[in-house]
Formats: sequence, structure tokens, C-alpha cells
Amino acid sequence: MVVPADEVQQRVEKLATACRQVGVKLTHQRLEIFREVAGSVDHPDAETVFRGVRQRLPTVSLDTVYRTLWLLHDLGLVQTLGPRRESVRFDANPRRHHHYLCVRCGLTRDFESAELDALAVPPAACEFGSVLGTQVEVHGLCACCAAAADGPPREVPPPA
Amino acid sequence: MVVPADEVQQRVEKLATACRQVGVKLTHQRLEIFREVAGSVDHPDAETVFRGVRQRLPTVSLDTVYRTLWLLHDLGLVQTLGPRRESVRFDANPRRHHHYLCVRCGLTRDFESAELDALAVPPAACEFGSVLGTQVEVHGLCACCAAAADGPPREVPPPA
DNA sequence: CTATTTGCAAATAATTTGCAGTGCG
DNA sequence: CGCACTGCAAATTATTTGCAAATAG
Repeated sequence: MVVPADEVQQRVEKLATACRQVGVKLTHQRLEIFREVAGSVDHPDAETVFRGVRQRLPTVSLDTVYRTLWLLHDLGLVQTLGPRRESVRFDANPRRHHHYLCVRCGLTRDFESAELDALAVPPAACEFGSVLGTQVEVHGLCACCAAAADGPPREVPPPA
Repeated sequence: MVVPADEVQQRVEKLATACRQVGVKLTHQRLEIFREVAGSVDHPDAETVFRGVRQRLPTVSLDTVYRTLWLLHDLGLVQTLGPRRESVRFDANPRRHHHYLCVRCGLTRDFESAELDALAVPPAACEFGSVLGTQVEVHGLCACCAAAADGPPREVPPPA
């Protein structure tokens, strides 16, 4: 929860509009589930959203979280983030952005960059089909993992 | 199988070297599983690799495929590709490359671009930790999906 | 030879679905 | 009031693990 309250509020309004537009009901559960994703800078997975929402809505079920997350995805209100190994993560940041990704712990953070937004798509990429957008993934070791610099998360047998 | 044979051969040699170096055995199964990934331009998932290898090695088991794929990953010989929705996919292209990704069917293809390789990482991204590399994802509709231009793969109830 | 690796089958984890009750519009 | 939505539990799918037999080096 580091996303400013007014930003969250704005995103929630978009949700309300979108729901009305396609005729799906804006239930308490949906609202809270969306709030959970919209208010988080880590891109949570279904399980994590579930744990968060449960604190305010102790009766939600995990499957409602799944159903809602995919519904929000279909409405175009959250993006999915291909994970590194684990399950899908969700991202409710509607602004154009890119991702920083820790190769060790999987931490994922958004950042913005006008230069990267303006990237020219090379012809080699256009061959495959139309281009709707581009996104840059920056890989690295996050500050946290750099500090705790022991073995990698997945081990290879030590060189004989 | 569109990767040229000599390229595959070269990748296999790297595998042999790496195995010797860390003292893991280069078994028939491992060789074939690697060949399957190294020889494919689609980034196959475990199940797909399994089906492919099974044709030449009818007795391999799916779990050996999983174990081997992760082993190859640990050895740094294959990358994993965060999927769109489905499971993890593997990529044995050792050259610096970027990805084209169809938003509809999930088709994923490599392409190379010296400009993109040279991308300047914006300071906003450096805040989170060290930078090891960057990769660009180009999203679009592949030629195939553009042709069959019916509804999106995941439907939203039609606007009332 | 001997430690590593494999295949099998069973365990676990993640996600989806069927259904009956509930409540919003 | 009816249809969309929810929670539950069971089904399905994906992935991992334990162990005895097979095999690379």
C-alpha cells in the first residue's frame, strides 16, 4: 500500500464506469479485490490478494478472488505479469510503465520512462504481426538481495 | 524446428562443456530434452517439450523433462519466459534477444536488435537495485490471429 | 564399481467448475 | 422478482517428490 489514496480512488472510479458500461455488478467483493490490487506496488498473485482482502472481508473465498481477477483482466483494468517461475501476478497501474525485476527473489516494481515509452520497434519485430505496444523489463539484483548475497535461490551442485 | 542444425550443434556443445564443468552426467534424456528446446523457435512449455522428446525417446517421463529443464536453467543454458496466463516456457537462445508476443494466442518469437540491446536504463529503474540486463517485449496481434479476427480469447459479457 | 539419474506412482499445489443459496437492481 | 454473484466443495491440471532399478563415467 504505497499507492497514494487519490490515485487508488481514481482507479476505482474507472472500475465503476467500466462495470456499468458492460453491465457487470460492482459488488463489495469486487470493489475490495480491485482496491487490493490497485493499492499495491508489488504485483500480487491471487493468493496474496486473497490474504489481503480477507482482512477486510473475512468471508471472501479464494475462488471469488480468482474469478474477479480474471474479470478485471477482461475488462482491461488489470494487466497480468508473466512471473518468473511462480504463478501469474496482477498489475492495476493504468499508466504506461515498465518493470524492474529481481532475478533472485522475483520482486517486481513499476517505473516510468518517457524515453522507453517512445522506443522505436525494429522491423525484425514487425514481421510477426501488428504492434500494439512495448514494455521493457529491466533485470537485476534488488537492493535487498544484494545485501543478503548468499547462494542463488535455485542451486546447481557445486562445481565438483 | 526452424533453428539451423549447426546452431543447434553449437548449443549442444555448450551443454556438454557445462555438464562436464559442474560434474553432471550428460545422459541421452538430457541431450534430447535440450535438443528439443534448442531446436525450437516457439518457446515450449514442459508438456510440449515432453511430447516432442517422446517421439524420439518413447520412454522418457514427464518428470524427467521437468527436472532436466530446471537443471538446464540452473546451468544457465535456458532462460525461462514468464508466460501470459499459462505455465512457464523455456528458451535456449543464448544470443542477446528480445521477444514478440501475441496478446491473443500467446505466440512468442525471438528477434534481435542492436538498438534495443544498447538501451539506456533510466535512473528510475536503477533505484531498485543493480542492473544486469534489459529485455524488450513487443506486444501485438500475430499475423495468424489478425486473420482469424473474431472475439478475444477470454470474453467479457457483451455490453448489456 | 558407485554415485547419479531415471521412471513410476503417489503427493502436493494451483486453478477451475458445478451447484444451491443470496442479494442487487 | 429474476438473474448475476457468491461461497463451498469437489474436480481438474500442473508440478514436485520418494524410492527402487538402471546406467554413465
